[in-house]
Amino acid sequence: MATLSDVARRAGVSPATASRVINGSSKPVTDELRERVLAAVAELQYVPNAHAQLLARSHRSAVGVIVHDVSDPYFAEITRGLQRVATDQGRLLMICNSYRDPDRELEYVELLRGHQVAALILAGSGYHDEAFTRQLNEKLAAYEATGGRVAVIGRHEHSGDAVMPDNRTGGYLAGRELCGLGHRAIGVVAGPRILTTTTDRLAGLRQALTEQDRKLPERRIRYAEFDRDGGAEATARLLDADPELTAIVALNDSMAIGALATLRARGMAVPQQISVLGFDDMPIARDVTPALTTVRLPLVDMGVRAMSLVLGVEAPTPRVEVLPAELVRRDTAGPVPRSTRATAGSAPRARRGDSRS
Amino acid sequence: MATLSDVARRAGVSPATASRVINGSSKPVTDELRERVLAAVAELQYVPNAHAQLLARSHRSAVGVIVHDVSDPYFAEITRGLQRVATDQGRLLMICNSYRDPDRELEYVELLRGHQVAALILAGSGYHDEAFTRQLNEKLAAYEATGGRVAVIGRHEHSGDAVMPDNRTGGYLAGRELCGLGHRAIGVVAGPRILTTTTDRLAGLRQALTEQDRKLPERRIRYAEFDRDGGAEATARLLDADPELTAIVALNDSMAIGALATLRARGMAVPQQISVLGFDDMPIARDVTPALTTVRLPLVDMGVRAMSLVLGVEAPTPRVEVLPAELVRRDTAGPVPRSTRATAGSAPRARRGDSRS
DNA sequence: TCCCTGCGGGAAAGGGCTTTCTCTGCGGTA
DNA sequence: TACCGCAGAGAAAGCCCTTTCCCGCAGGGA
Repeated sequence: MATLSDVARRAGVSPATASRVINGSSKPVTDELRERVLAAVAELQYVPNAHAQLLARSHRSAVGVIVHDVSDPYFAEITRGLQRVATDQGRLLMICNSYRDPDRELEYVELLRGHQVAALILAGSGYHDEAFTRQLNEKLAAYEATGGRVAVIGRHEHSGDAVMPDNRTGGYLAGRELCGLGHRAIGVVAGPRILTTTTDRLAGLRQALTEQDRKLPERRIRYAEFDRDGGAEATARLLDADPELTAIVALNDSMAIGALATLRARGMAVPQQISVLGFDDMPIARDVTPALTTVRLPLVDMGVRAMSLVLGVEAPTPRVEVLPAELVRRDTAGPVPRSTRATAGSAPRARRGDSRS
Repeated sequence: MATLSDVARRAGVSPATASRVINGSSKPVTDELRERVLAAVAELQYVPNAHAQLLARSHRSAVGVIVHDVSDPYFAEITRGLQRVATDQGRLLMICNSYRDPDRELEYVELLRGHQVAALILAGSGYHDEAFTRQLNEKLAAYEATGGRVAVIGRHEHSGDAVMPDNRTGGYLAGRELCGLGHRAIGVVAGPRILTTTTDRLAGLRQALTEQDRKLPERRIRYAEFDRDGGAEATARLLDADPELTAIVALNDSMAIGALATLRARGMAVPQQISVLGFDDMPIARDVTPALTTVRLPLVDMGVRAMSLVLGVEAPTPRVEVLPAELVRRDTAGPVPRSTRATAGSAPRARRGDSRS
């Protein structure tokens, strides 16, 4: 690889001058030398060594992002928001997938610190795990102590800036909707119970049911991986245990799609025989058939906010931005079937297209 | 940030010794000193500066990857394959999204070169663009001249190692399937015509039709963005121009999903009134309703192969691995409707579940 | 004529780490 | 006792840039 001195030598100037030309330094350089340097750069196909640059310049500009999995639409949307702001400010993003492995998450914090990122954003659910939370907080604190900025998205563990989707209210909206439609036998297809996202959403759901004097017994909840296959499998287990179910709440859209697959395989009509509710409103939700009724989270916006927090002025006290959840009515949730209906359900409503509450 | 000298000072040793302990060097260090260093590291929360390390070590280990968009399932799957091999070999991946912008692609080649990556993988379609191709090849050649390894996935422009999905045969299989089902009025929802992927798939399709004495006139092709919305919009245009169509081939699954959305909105039954074929077989294809008949590409495997090529031994002559496409029959393609059938279609076949040709 | 100023350029000091080279002190052999 | 060899530690030379500091020179004002 050609180095800066190679360029300088070839152009017959000092490395200092070459550097100034290449970086468009404010220090003036005569046109003649400038030409010579530029020519040498082109001839040698010179590309500056990024590591040497980052070492020499003291100011750090890249931003580190840790998500569970970028290819999961939930994180893809958030990342889109992060990226948008970062690009606007000319920041490079380093994105790491933890694949929901807490240890890997800790490793990535170190890795990104080592790469001298100016800020760190952790997106995704937190864990109910004291030891892990403490460890993570220690690492984040150490990073912040050296001037690093940190923001979390959708997790409780960090005491600093945070962007929180209102998971609890989202769960509540889902529960209220199903109650309104007359459902009593409601099953839940949940993500891993160690995730705070799971428990937050469940808590809201439970609250809605309680307000209507209904219960959400533990036997009507199945925990599985937060993805399509987890949803399919949990739905099967749920149905086997309790064939009377008239509604299923999936705690994210991927699981809901898995649930729909299982129901289709078993020949159960949605929403005539059984209703399904998702969570997140990822893009594909409107394209499955029937289109998925779900709780929308402003994913892109969550990314935008988090990046803005972290690149903006530092606040004396931690800021927590709670972003609202919103019910999107599509075609998978309908009134409880007549045969099992206990009380009169609500009037059937028009389908097709989205309507939000 | 604590530095190595801070650690050394605190432990009362030289930086050299501290470095040896931290990196597990082969040079022996007494246990006592080792302990002291480790203690200092823990107390100071020391993390080595990655840039300084990479500068000091001459050997490069990271691998650069340029894709159109990781959050697109096509690339997400390929990336999964890349990642798998890279992780096995303890390599860090730097993933960059070009968002199908050739200029950004060129910039990323430089960026990654600057970051001293050991190898470079370009995935995604190539462009019908002489000037761009030449520029890219120059940059890649310059990189290879300094010992960098390069592999491309699904693109023709590079003369070195390549992994190629058999797009042409895939197109051919799609065409043959539809001909076999009796279709004559076939429309195509295509990606941008500047992409070689588009033209390769079209070429195979055209060949299949020609063999059956059928034509694929340009007026039955609509070019649009290679995504869901592009597919929806192109389908609408296609239908407006030619309401007699009995089948639509979408040149990737995202577009096919858009096509299904448009057809649903217009109340056209799939596959009774009109058949739809996709391409790629991304994971969601089996979960839409009706489940998508499509041409499968071994996406994960493509990633695995490419990474293996680039991390394995260098070959004297360029290797090109062509990976086969395969038709996956699901529920969106059926016999041509009776009313428009010219000749007897094939017998209806069982649906549900996948069957491959 | 002398001094000051300002411009254009180079020398050199880092930036934080790895690694080779060198040095010291010890045990073992002749 | 003298010498050799080696283990273990430190000194120092890079790795490739950026940036400060300094220097020489030309022009302008006193």
